[in-house]
Amino acid sequence: MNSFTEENYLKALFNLSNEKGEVSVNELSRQLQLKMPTVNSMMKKLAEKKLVIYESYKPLRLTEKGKKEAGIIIRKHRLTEMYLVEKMGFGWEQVHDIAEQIEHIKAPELFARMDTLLGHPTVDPHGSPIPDKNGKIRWLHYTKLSDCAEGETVKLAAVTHSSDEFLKFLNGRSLNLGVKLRIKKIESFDGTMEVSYGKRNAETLSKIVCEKLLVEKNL
Amino acid sequence: MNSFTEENYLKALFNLSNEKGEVSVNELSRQLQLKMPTVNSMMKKLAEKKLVIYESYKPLRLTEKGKKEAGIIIRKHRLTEMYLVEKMGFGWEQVHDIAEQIEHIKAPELFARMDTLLGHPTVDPHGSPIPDKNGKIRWLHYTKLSDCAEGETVKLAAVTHSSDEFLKFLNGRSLNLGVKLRIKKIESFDGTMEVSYGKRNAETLSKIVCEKLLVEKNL
DNA sequence: TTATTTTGTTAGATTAGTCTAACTTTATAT
DNA sequence: ATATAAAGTTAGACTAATCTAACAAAATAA
Ligand SMILES: [Mn+2]
Ligand SMILES: [Mn+2]
Ligand SMILES: [Mn+2]
Ligand SMILES: [Mn+2]
Repeated sequence: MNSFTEENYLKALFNLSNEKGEVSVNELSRQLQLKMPTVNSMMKKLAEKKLVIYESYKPLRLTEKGKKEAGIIIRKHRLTEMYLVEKMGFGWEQVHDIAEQIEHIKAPELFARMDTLLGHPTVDPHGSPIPDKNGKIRWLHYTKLSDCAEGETVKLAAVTHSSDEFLKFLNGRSLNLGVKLRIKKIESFDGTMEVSYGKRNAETLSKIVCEKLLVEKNL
Repeated sequence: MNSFTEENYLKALFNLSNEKGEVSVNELSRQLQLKMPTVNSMMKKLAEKKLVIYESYKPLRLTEKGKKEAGIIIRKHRLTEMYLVEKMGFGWEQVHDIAEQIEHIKAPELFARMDTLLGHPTVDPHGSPIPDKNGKIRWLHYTKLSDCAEGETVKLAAVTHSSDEFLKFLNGRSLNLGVKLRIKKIESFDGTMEVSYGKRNAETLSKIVCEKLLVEKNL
């Protein structure tokens, strides 16, 4: 059984690998807010446990076993977030920190029940895919809003950052998942977009925001 | 903030104090399955934190602060058990071990929501009282079934042990909380009771079992 | 009341997880 | 190509939580 601490390393490594491909000790230590030597020695330990492939001065990689275990933790995290939102009435901006703790609970039946009660959801409240029972993720084919063109109509499918402030910002302008956005105008010099959706006719979104919104195209 | 470990000490000390009055290092170490020196040094640490009153060779006592914090952990434990049974469909024999972990989650909103969704329950699925938000327990005036007399009719109100096996034993004979029991006969030499309830006309319960069942008298 | 057993304490070791300081390797800039 | 900077590693220290061994105090039995 892995410790709470080890699980957080696995999860961070899994997420970074998927975002950036190669993961360095440096990046991982930044992500986890730990010093490099701390991460270095944990990597050796996880390598002993056959969860990580560690070679001096080389990028870090998860083994298949490591990917599976990380996937299962992320599954627990995302099922929990979904459960908190759908069954307990929390807002999508409130659930990440709670899930961060509950993901470490050792009780497969608990997560199996969440899954059943939710009807086997495939995405969490932020639009991220929920890995299956073997930790395998089914990747989704979304596009950053910032990569779309003027005139396109797209559906908001996911957010890539789930900080409280960002999600509250989206709440404030009714930018919920599923909303259909029409891109009215893109300012070429700074990438700011003017979009219309629902009852809102002309919301302006900075490039920073648009880069964090993932949308579905061919509607 | 107290650690997971410290919380388990506080809870165990609280429970033992309520059962037995005085608590020795020895008892506490047995309860927690730790060696005496381990408990001894943790008691000194908790005394530093003003949670425990520790004097060499004297019985252990919780301070008011210690009682409050212990009460709040027990509240989280029992609310969780109730939530798992009432809202997630678990059996009363399945929830203790899960609650043992979830009680340490630092997220007051989570437990506040459980409380609301459950309609502010006052007892857990085993009939134990749920402490209020300040950790105060409202004690209930129950009697052990083994202390009742032949001919009495009583209502099963709580169980004092919540091991999986014991609760499955009760499930097996439909001995659920709320059931009205009529005591038909008590064997004077071994305290075995013959009781009738529901559709069952003559169940025999050993003294060991009867001592673990708490009942309400004046119906 | 003395001897024995039980309980409690102290001292010192161990493991997990973290840190800082010093050093080495690799990458980047001149 | 060399110098400098950044990233990675090693060594050693620290804290929390546990243990064992040895000793001390209190309780119990003879
Ligand atoms: Mn999350
Ligand atoms: Mn976590
Ligand atoms: Mn319980
Ligand atoms: Mn616990």
